[in-house]
Amino acid sequence: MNHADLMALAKIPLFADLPIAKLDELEEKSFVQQQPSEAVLFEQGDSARFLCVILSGRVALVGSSKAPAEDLQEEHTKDEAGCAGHDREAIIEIFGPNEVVTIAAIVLNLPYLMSARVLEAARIALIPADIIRDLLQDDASFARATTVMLAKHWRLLSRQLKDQKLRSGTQRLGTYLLTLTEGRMSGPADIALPLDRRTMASWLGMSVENLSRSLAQLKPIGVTANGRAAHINDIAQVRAFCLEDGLR
Amino acid sequence: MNHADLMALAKIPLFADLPIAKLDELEEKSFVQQQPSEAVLFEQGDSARFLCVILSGRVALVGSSKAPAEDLQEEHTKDEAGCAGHDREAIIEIFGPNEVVTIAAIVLNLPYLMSARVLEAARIALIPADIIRDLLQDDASFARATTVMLAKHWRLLSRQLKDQKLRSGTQRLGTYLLTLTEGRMSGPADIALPLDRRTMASWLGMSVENLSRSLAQLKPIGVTANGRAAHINDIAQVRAFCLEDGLR
DNA sequence: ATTCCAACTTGACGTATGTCAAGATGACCT
DNA sequence: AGGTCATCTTGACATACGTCAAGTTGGAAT
Repeated sequence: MNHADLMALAKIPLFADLPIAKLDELEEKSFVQQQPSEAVLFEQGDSARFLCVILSGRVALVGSSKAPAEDLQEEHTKDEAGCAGHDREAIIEIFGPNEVVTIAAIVLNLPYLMSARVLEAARIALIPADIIRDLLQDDASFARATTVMLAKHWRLLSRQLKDQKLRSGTQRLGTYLLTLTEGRMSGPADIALPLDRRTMASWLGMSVENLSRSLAQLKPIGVTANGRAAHINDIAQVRAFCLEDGLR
Repeated sequence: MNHADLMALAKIPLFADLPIAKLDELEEKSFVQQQPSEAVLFEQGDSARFLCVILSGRVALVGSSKAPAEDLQEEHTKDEAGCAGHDREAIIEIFGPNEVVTIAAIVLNLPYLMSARVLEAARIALIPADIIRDLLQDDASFARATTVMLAKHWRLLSRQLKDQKLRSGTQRLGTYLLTLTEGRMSGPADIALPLDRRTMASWLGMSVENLSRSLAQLKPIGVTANGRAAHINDIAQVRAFCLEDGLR
């Protein structure tokens, strides 16, 4: 890993308090990959050999429901050119710059529970799992930072789980749009959607078609979307719809 | 907290490596509550003042969809005698003996994201949040144990989220029954259901009525249930139905 | 045992969502 | 420009699921 990348790493809270010696070890033993969109970083069941730190781009953790490809009929031969077929899949979490993937698998030394796919071309630092496990053992401040990070993720996931269990797809969509407005409580907003429809649908736990329909359903409360541009007339109105209880 | 309870605490991985001095501090500053079924330990939005360690019984983290009470109309006055009305609610996680609730809120020093309700009369040790935060700061081994615990919970939640996003209610029910068979892969099983229908339904993310119907749907593959007793004719058959993707 | 009540089940029906199929839109290529 | 292709949208239909209402069961109190 080159020095510029190391400096970027060192700015992430997880690594901020590391002593020089440890940083040197990171610089020596880690490396950086450039991955194009759609690349698969690892698959469900792989053993956790690296901590992935996203330097730029976006990566999703993806769980899929279909059986693995090997026991499908060979008749179709439709799998040319990576046309991955149409298994349903669910995006569990999305990671952006300065975030860390796979920490749980590395801490527990267990195989990955989910696959990781690149959503936007990404530069990713790969740090050998052993180094991370040593850090956890030797460096109290690193262990503390990891705890804080995992606690945040626990809250993210439990919030998502709650949404999934008791809100409608349309409400989840609205809530998602609200997260893209960076916390304003009222007034209009122009939103640049960072994901395409397929990805958004996986993230929200619905089909692409239903996502389109949900988008249409939000029109009456002042939400319009066109491709990757969306507009909200009055954030307060959307909040009232999404954060309230199961109407309609 | 009395000495016997402290000894029970000390057997939990989280506290196993604590030095005597810290244990003494725990004994002095913590206390134990006996809570009946249905008791509410804390509510969504409360600030996190104690770590709750379950000594016996069971506790659920519950998210509800209704807006918080303060902005409801006062007309109904239906809230007499704790008749909680019929808001839908979702159980996010269920904790049993030797498990710890609220660790994330305490680590982050943020208000609870969810309420906690007792499912089975429980003895609960309450440890002041300050002590836990001090331990995280001073005791590397405690920080490490916390990390391991949170990592496990991350995996539990992400698995649940995946189930919720891409499996049917009936499949989730089957999967739940399988977890109660303690990992056998085939053969028959008699199961004692630890939860009533309402709680099971919240846990599985469906209505009580649908739970009954899902149970009926499992009959053709050899699952029968009567009250809190269930029986599976052949575990392998249920696995085939629920785990189309082979994980778990 | 009889009564009563809460928990559970079942039925009927409407809404939400997935699926298949057919358009519409828009970007990119020649 | 025109064509080609992927993405997005819309429609039609089937299924999953929630809700209301009625019935059933089982256990506790009398």
